[in-house]
Amino acid sequence: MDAEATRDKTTEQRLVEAACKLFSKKGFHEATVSEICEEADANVAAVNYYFRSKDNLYVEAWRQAFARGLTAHPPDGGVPPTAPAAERLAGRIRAVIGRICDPVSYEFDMIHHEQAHPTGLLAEITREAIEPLRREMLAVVGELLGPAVPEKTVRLCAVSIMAQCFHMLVHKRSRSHASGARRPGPDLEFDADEIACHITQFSLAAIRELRCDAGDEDGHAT
Amino acid sequence: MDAEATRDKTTEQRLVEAACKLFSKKGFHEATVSEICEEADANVAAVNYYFRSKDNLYVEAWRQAFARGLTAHPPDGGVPPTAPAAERLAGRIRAVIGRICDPVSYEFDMIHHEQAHPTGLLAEITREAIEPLRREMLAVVGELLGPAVPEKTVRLCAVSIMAQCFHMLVHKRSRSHASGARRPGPDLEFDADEIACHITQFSLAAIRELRCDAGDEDGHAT
DNA sequence: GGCCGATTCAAACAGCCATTTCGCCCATAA
DNA sequence: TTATGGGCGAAATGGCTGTTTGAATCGGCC
Repeated sequence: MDAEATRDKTTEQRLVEAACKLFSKKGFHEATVSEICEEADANVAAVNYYFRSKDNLYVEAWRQAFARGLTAHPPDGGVPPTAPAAERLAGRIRAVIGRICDPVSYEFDMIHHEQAHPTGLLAEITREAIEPLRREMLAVVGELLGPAVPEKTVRLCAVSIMAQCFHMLVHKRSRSHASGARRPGPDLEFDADEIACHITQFSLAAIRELRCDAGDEDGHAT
Repeated sequence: MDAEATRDKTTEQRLVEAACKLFSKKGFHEATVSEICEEADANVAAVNYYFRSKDNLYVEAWRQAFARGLTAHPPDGGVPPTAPAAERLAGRIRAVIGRICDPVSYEFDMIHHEQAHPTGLLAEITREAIEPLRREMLAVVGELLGPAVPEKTVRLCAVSIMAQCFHMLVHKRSRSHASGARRPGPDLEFDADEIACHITQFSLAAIRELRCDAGDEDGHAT
């Protein structure tokens, strides 16, 4: 597996790639420097030589993983800004799901670990990186809901959509964790397109109805 | 904080409670035996005396936390089985959100850590414990969608609903992690009822539309 | 009191971790 | 050729971990 990695890449780059792979799989504390260096065919001291600490390697790994994922999966999903809002939402959902389900896309797995167990090292940098994406998502959802719907509802709907996307991280991890133990079974054969399609349909359906129900909120039992 | 804990409870019980608190906050590996024993006003050797290892304490802590949460927040939300399916779904969502947002409800936080970073220690036990809840949720969603909708759609919708609920774990953690750093701000003042209400409205709206769209799936841009 | 089993304790143990040290290798330049 | 300096590596360091040990302490019972 390191045959191609050892080819022509520099040790520093191999370290970052190995760090991405192991940090995304095990999280910051569980991924050891020894493992990373072994994966990168480098000495244990290499991490502290190129980066001054494990912390810095962590931040650098996320930075590169995020940048690479952003170019591999453009956040608008390839849908032009002139397209109808529904299609733009579909594109964004497809982009996020694509990044999450991409096996060589490590940034979301690292965020997943960070969400459950924050180290604080990525707090600032992730907020800055994700903020524009969040704003764009809010804009699309707001456009779909119309001006009559309060801003808080827009935020809640956007959270509902992102929550469905992020949940794929759990599925992805439980799948890879149980791989080999048994055949995947007939009840979990989801692929990225199918998931993105469902989330889009589900969310658009909900938004269409909430659009009419603006100001009317007795749809629940209380 | 240990004044009430030291009152009359046995050391074994204090250990389990301290373990719940710290395991749910830091996860299995980061919560150290020393911390737990200090929190429980017990000696370091107490864990290995009462439980034979940290692993067993972990399992026992989750077991008790789950059982207590289940009685504090009945999974049907107090809605009788004779009520309409929409109200039963609302009750189940309210129950899950209530358990997640309850500050002394540790079981979901522990699962959250397990999802991002599985130790394998809770794999079997959680699946057994959650399976009936999952089946009941599938039944309610299936009833709402009607018999014409394929089973895979039912599962996807149920996942969409649970994903929204589970996402509150992220909010809860980021809130508690940043508490004291700054005032919560005007944009994140969600409470459990409001969240549960939104998820219910959002999901019921989506289900109502998907019910009609059975067999028709060109609602997305491709 | 005197014994005894259950509990608690301080200390030590072995193992793993990130980090550092210091010397080796080796391409390059003089 | 020798000198240089960046990259590299084996081994050591100090700190933290879960676990064990063996003695001290406690409460109940003859």
